[in-house]
Parts: sequence; structure tokens; C-alpha cells
Amino acid sequence: MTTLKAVAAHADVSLATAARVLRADPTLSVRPATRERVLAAARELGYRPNRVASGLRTRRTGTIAIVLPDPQNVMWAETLRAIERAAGERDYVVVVTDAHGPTLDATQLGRFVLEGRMDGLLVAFATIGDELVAQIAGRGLPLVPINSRSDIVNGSVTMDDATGSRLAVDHLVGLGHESIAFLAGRTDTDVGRRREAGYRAAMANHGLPIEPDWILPGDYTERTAASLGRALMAAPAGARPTAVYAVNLPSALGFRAAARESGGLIPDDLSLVTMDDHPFLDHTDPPLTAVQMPMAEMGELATRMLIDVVGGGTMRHVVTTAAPRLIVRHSTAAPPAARLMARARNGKRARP
Amino acid sequence: MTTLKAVAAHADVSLATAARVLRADPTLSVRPATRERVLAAARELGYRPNRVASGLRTRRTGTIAIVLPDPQNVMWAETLRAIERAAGERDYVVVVTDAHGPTLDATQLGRFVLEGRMDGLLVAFATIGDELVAQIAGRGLPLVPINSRSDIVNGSVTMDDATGSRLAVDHLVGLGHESIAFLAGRTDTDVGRRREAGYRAAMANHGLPIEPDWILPGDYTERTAASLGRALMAAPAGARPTAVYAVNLPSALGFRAAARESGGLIPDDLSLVTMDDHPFLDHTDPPLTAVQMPMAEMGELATRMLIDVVGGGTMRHVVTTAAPRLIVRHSTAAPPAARLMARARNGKRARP
DNA sequence: AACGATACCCGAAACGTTTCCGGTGTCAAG
DNA sequence: CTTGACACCGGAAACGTTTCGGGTATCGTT
Repeated sequence: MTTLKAVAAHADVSLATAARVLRADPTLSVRPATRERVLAAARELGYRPNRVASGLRTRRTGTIAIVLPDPQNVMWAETLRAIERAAGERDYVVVVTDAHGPTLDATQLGRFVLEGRMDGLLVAFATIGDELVAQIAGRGLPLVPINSRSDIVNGSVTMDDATGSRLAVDHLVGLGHESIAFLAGRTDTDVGRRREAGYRAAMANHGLPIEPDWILPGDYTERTAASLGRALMAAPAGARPTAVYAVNLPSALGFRAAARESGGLIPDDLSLVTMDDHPFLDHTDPPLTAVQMPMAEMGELATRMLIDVVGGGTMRHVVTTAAPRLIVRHSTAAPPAARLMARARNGKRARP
Repeated sequence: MTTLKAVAAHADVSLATAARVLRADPTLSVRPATRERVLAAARELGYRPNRVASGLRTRRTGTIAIVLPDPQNVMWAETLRAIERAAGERDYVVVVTDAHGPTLDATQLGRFVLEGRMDGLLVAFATIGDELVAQIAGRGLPLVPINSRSDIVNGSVTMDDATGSRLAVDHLVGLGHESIAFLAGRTDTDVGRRREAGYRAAMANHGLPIEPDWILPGDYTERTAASLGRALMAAPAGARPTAVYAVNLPSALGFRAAARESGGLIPDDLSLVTMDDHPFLDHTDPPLTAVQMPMAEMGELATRMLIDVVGGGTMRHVVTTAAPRLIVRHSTAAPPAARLMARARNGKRARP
């Protein structure tokens, strides 16, 4: 490995000058000939600065970490890709780790924040607690929450979940649905609340009431969604909503599977639209209508913000600007005609 | 940040002694009382060694990278998880990057191999070329190919693809299929060849011939598989194989979609089994029978090997020991009765 | 010819570890 | 009382960079 010392010797200048020429130090005044000598020497010797040494001196490692809650969720793949790209553009590398709880365990804490390997952390936890902030920001490490806004951190990157939810509801309403359930996420998480708020706002916007039992208490998991699906399908058809909007992909999948097991046909008996799109939804049974969120943009913005902060920039709460898009597939259709008519009758006669 | 110097001062010993106590240097002889003082000081001050400084001195950064060809493929998620876990156990962190071609581009080369940030690389390219090896191993960086064996690198971690293929073929034969096509991968890749070899061996094992046009020339992509699917379904039913074994998941999905578009019913008209399992296959239409490969074990072994090599260990070609498993879902069934009978008639009468 | 003012460059310290090569003190043996 | 032999510990260099604070020439002025 050729070092700066070698380059300096070869160009017959001091270490200091070689360093400043190669770093393109603007405060340096140097004769063009000298600069050329240094540059040429570096080129000839194939010099590459050693990032570890430079990191020791500058306290910048050129490494950030992204900590994910459940890397199982395929939705992170795209985000990760975008993060890596954005980081690469600034000559940063990104390490990924998955956390099992809402905080870092002892060894992760060591590896990722205490030993000075990272310049900053991106955390994608659905909920950013005080303890985590103490662990990370307490040590002076920049921390940017991604997909979750929390007031105990003064910056974050989130998506326009309200618009996403609106897209889903509007689509269903456009098909003629009026009783639309929300397969919710955990209400102790920021995303969950924002998506639910979006759903409520969209419903209100259409003048549609929301029955209390239309808020299905999910927790983002396929499993819970499945049992909610079974419960829902157990109700008589007339007493069910005609459409469901699911807060995330695993929920939608779990719900779909349970509905089908219970003999429910999608979209014939029930329309289903989910937040979070993925190419493989083309292959599901039925192909699910979904709201495509700007995951990549979110990752990109978060990465840029983090690197900016590392460089002395300031944190902000930003929301992605790319608009969510509705991808219509085959899990949504007009509500069953029979029930529409029954509904009409009920509207004319008084209930017992 | 508390440094070693602070600890040494606090314990009233030299830097050298503090370092050696904390590193648990076996060649150090130290009075128990002294050792205790150092340990206590470190504890009190919350000392954590700075990995960048130590990396500069020891030329070990405690970081490895995994370079993936197409992070799109969900199959890598599990592998990645396993890699990260195995690395964490050795106090390593792992950075991921995706390459677009079969080599590293200029900026990646800089970030990942030239600047001394990494201790070693895991590369998951389907094909490891000379240029890549020159780029990496030429610089003295340990390099472990994963899921691809190449003779220009004297070590690798691969899976038992032959057994995986055999499982798929055996399953189909067990259902009564005799004309089984192979939706192949690129033959210039190691995995592609191994899986095809496994298929051929399994067929031979059952005494079944392989028609040349049963080897469908795929390239791992959904798109190509789709056009192969269309072409296959265009043939009259009697002239088609009754089952297809797909070399990987995207291929299977593309094929499935095309088959369905062409009016082909799976498994009624055609059975389909794919290499590579994933939980979401429960939700496809129909749920795909798949061979589950030990991706996690592969990641784990590769990581351990790489870290061993970094520590002076020696490379080897290893194959995962965990057995592939067949996950039976609903894309496979007995061949269509009508064709079975036709076949039987053909067997009794001479062909024209 | 002396004098500032520039323009150009360098020495050396610092970042926090690790590790080589010893240097003291103590104790038993001669 | 000397002399090794140990046990215990410390000094200092080294890893490769960055950067602060100057130090020489050189040149145009007076």
C-alpha cells in the first residue's frame, strides 16, 4: 500500500504539502508545478488515502449504520438500496444491523455507537424511545429516525402517509364502498397513528361514518391480521364492512389468507387494498391493489440529512415530496350488489 | 470519550500495561492488584477502546462487506441476516453494497478495497471473473465467494444444489410425472450449472430421458422466464412436458404469470416447482411448491470463513451441510389424467 | 540597501492504540 | 555480598493522516 509519505517523497515535497494538495485545500497556495508533481506522484504510485488513518485524525469514518427492526419485511430492501446509493455518492459506506427490541442490545451498542466506528445512525424503529435516544444521541452520535417522527429527536424523515391513506380510501369510495374498515397498526407507533389519521380524514372527507368495530386492532404482523380476518369473516355478510384498507403488507397478506380460508372471496365478497407496494404483489392471489409509498426517496433523504448533520448541518423534520401512487390490481371491486340493495332497503325502512 | 490514557492515569499505570491488561494479553505478567486497578478504572470511566485507532495500528477494522448482484431478489434478505448475526458474534460489522455488473465500479473499488476500510469481502456474484479477483485479491484483501464456486479463488461457500434439484425432481416423479422440463439459469454461472447437473442426474436416476427442448434457456429473470412460459404454453398440450422445475424464484414467478395469461392452469395443466423458498409463496396463486435452501447457513459459514481468513486462517471450498427441504404447496399435482392415458395409448401403438 | 509583504512550503504534533524491547526491583543461590 | 533469574512494569515508536503555526525565499518599494 502506498502511503502519503511515499507520494511526498516521490514528489519531493513535505507530507503537509502533499496532503493539502491532494485534499485540494483551498487555503493552500502552491506553485502549479509543485501541485502537478504531487498529483503525478499520486497517480503514478496509485495512491489512495487510508481512511482509517484519516478517520483517526478527523474523527470521520465515512460509515453510517442503518438499524432495522425486522429485516424480514421486504419493504426495506428498496429503502436499503436507496440508502446505499445515496451514501455511496458521498463516499460513505453503510452497515446494516437488525435490532430485536426497541433499543440496542449491549453488544450492538458497543459495536455501533461506543467504539467510534460510525459517523451516525439511521434508525427505522416504529417507535423511538428515550432510552434509545440516550444510548445514541447521548453519546454525541447523530441519529436520524426514518419513517417515524418523534419529538424527543429534533429531526426525522417520514412519508406522506395521510395522502397514501387517502388514495386507498378514495379508490374504495370511487368503487362504491361506504363501509370501509381499517386494519390498523400499533397505535403506539407514529406510522400507525399517521396512517389511521389519514384513513379517518379521508372517510370524513367523503362524509362517511366510521363504525368503532371497523378499526381492526392489528400490530403489523401477518399472524395478528390473520386472526382479525377470521373474526371479521365470521360475522354475517350484512354486518361486515365491504372493504378493508390494511396498514401494511404483512397485515394485508395475513388478512387475505384468513379471509380465503374462511371462504371469503376477494374482491367478490370484500375488497382489500394495502399500504406498501411490492413487485411480487403481481403474483398474489388475487393480485393486491396497493399504495406505493416513496420508500426510496425516504431512504435517500434520510441518508443525505444524516451525512449533512455529521458535517455540521442541522436536523429537520422532513416529509418526502414524491407522491404516493395507487397501483390498482385485482383485490378491489365494487361492493356486492346484493348487499348494496339490502342496504338500500334498510335505508328506507326503520330498523327494528 | 474516555481514552486509554485516561484509564492508565486513573489506575496509575503506564499506557502499555493498561492496554495489555484490557486486551488480556497472555504474555503479560501482572500483579493481581494492578490488574484489578486497571479493570476498575476502565469500568468506572466507562472505557471503550476506539476501533479506528486500534484499526490503524493493527490493520484490522472489524468490518467486512458483502457485495450483492441484485438486492432485488428477496432471497438475499435471509442470507444477509445470517451474515450480520455471524459477524456480530465476532464483533464485526457488515456493510452491504450492490454491484451492477460482474465487477466493482471505480468508486466502489475505492470505497471497498483500496482505502483500507474493509478486512475482507464476501461476494455473491453468480460468476467470479478474473478481473474481479484482480481487483480484490490482488490488493491483498481476503475474498470469499458465496453461492458460487470458482477455481480462480481457492475457497468458497456453496449449497448442495444437486440435492435441492433432486428433491424437486423426485417430488414430481413421485406424483407421476415423466416429462419434466427445467427452466434453467445462465449456463455461464456456477449455480446454474450445478442446478442443471442436479436435475439431469435426478432424471437419469429415474431412468427418465430428457428432451432437448425441455431445457428452457432462462437467465434467472422474471422477464425471460415469462417469454419462455408463453412459448411453452403455445405448444399443444400433448407436446408439452407435464411439469417444470424452475432454477430460481423470479424465474418461477415469471413463468407462472405467463402460463396463467396463456390460459394454462397450475397445477391442473402443468406442475411447477421452484428452487428457493420464501414465506410469501404461501400467498402466490397458486402457492408454489418450493425447495428451501440453507441460505442462512451459507451466509453464516461464509462469514466465519472470511473472518477466519482475516485472522490468518486458510480458505477452503465448503458446501453447506444443512439439507435442502421440499416445501409442498399447491403448484404441483399428478399429471393430467387425459394426457396420461394418451401417453399409455402411444406406448401400446407404434407411432406413425 | 533595507524592509515589509507575499507566495510558497515545512516541521511537528496530534488522533488512540498496540507492541517491541527493554528497565527496575526482589529474591534465591552461590 | 555478588550474581543471575524472575516477576512486574514502562518508554517509546509506530500505524497514516491532518493541520497549526510558523519559516524561507522572492519581489516590489522606498
